[in-house]
Amino acid sequence: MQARPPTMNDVAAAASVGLKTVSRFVNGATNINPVLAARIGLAIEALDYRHNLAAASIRPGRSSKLIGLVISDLANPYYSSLARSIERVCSEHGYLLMSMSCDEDTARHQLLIDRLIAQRVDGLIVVPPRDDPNAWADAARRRIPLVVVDRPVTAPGIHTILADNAGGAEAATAELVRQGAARVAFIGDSLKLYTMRERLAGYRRIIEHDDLGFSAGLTFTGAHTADQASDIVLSLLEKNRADAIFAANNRSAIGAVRAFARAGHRLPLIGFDDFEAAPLLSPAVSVVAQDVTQMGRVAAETVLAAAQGLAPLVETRVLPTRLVLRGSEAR
Amino acid sequence: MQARPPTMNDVAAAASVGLKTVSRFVNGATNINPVLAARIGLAIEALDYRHNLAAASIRPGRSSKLIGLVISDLANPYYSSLARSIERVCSEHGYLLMSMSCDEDTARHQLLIDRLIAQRVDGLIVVPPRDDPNAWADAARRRIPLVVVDRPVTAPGIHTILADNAGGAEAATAELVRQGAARVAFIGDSLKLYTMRERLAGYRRIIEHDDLGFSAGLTFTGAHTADQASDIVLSLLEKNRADAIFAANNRSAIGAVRAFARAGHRLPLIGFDDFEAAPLLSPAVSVVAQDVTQMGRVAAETVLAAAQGLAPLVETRVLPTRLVLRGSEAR
DNA sequence: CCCCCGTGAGACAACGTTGTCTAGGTTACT
DNA sequence: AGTAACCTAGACAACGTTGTCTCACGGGGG
Repeated sequence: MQARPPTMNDVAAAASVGLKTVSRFVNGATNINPVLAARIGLAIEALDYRHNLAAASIRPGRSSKLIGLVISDLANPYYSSLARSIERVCSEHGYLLMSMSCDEDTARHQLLIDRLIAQRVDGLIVVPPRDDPNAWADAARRRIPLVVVDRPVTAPGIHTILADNAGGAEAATAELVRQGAARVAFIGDSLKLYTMRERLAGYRRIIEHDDLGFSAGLTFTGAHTADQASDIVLSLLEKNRADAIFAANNRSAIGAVRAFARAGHRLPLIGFDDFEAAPLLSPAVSVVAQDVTQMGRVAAETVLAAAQGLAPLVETRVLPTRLVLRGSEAR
Repeated sequence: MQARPPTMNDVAAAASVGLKTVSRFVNGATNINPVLAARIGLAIEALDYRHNLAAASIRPGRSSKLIGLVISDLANPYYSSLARSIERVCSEHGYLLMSMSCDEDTARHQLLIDRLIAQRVDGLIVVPPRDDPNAWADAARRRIPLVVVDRPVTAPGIHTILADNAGGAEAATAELVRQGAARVAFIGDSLKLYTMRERLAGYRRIIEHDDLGFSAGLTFTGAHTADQASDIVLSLLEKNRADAIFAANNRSAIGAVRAFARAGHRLPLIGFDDFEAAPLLSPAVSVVAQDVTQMGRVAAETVLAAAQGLAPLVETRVLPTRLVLRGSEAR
């Protein structure tokens, strides 16, 4: 099957032509004698020669045209959309994207970054791991253009693309208040997550600004799964403690919907992050949506610009979120 | 930022050691003088030296430890789950996965395969494009282990991993009949798709076997979007033509659910391919589920075995599907 | 005491490609 | 017609690494 792949030398010999002329042909040089070019084309066809980009890229100053992406889980729709968007921009510029999942495992994260650098990618796009020891960022930055996405990193001077988590949470909370709610509950995951801290901050800003009296008793940050969120909402419904719910991630929103179904009655609800099922439920679930596609595009354009030696202006960029009202925000 | 990355030579000079000794150190050789090893380790640290795998892999017989994957769209949950599963197996074996999306575009598909071969991947896993001109398979096979997933290819002798589409459709249709349906409608996408042809064949097998009289009037294959499926189901409900629905992909199932909501009444329903929203709807939607994880695992193991020169036994392997009953199959 | 063998370090060539440079040929201008 | 300018083909070295081979050294046996 794989004796030894033919090399440029084989092609040159087969076409009775100099090695460098084959190189020029393969690289698309225009100034080649048509007769020789035809012979080379035929020889390439006959031998089924394939350009060896690995060999071509070892020359210093010559780029690999590869971009690395490290996310937590490719199977998560949020990250797969992000990866897809980045991939699209990369391929428009002739780059190939290598996407790796680290499962929020810091050691594996480091390993993947090292491996990508070893492959000599031209740039890196990274979602920092949850508990960020942050050393990788300094190390990586010295060698390769680096863009950080979705969550910031404490080390300064690194391109960062974020969504406006706080602003989205403000908009959602404000809408629930506008609909007449006075006791809006916050259901979310651990505050170890940057996004959760931001969303809680946005929520609190509205509650406190409107003098609704922020209450720790209405703030739940232990909802890691939809089931946990569901239990929390069920007990809220029983005790009649809240009159609206801001679900700070999509698992919490799904949990709230399940709790409504079990309890037989519902409360006004807005979630954070859109999910496939949201428009199918009744009432359709309103959410704060991130423009993942744009986030990917901005990240990719930033890293590509840096890889091509342009001085990119972006340092930290916060992308707006959008409040998508579908009905569940109403009483 | 990137003057010139340090090379093994730089490290050797800094550690006052031979170049080859550094190579041995980096490749984890055991028989190295501890004194020299310590000096080398320090020098690597000081210079922030990174192994250059691209340069290392140009030596013939030395593998790149890269696997290529070409799918239609990474943002599609089905394919991102597949990619994730393949990635997991690859990384267990020390391989890196490069996943590319071709958008069902034959030309782009060819381009991506060529590019991956040019990167000298050790193996290729491919979902053939919808309208498969099939030439790429022969070309690729000659150089690199190739495994085809989800849809078959006409060229013979290629490892192929498929789901039991026909069997799943049979099980779903039979269950609807068992629940008392006599006129089961088939809603699906174009028959240009291999999976659709298989699912239709399974459906017909049950209908004809049970002498329910297969009727072209109950078979709809133009539902490319959920909206189109919804319209079809709505008109079925109005005319009271069917008493159960087999939705042959998840967009059709979603369309059927929407149509039920609009019409105010429902029919027994089973879909094909699980989707996130299915268990959240009421009634929860029953589906024929594929084990995407296993499909990815088998594909990855096959290609890795071939890449390592083992003679893998698989030629064509059909993986079972599973009927997940959640309630929507009942009257 | 000498010789042989085992072990580890480094010199050297090779991998497949591209940058540089030179030779040779053609064209255009004087 | 002669010369200068231009252009293309190919020889050659270099890229960063690894495989092969040789050499030096140290220890053990004759």
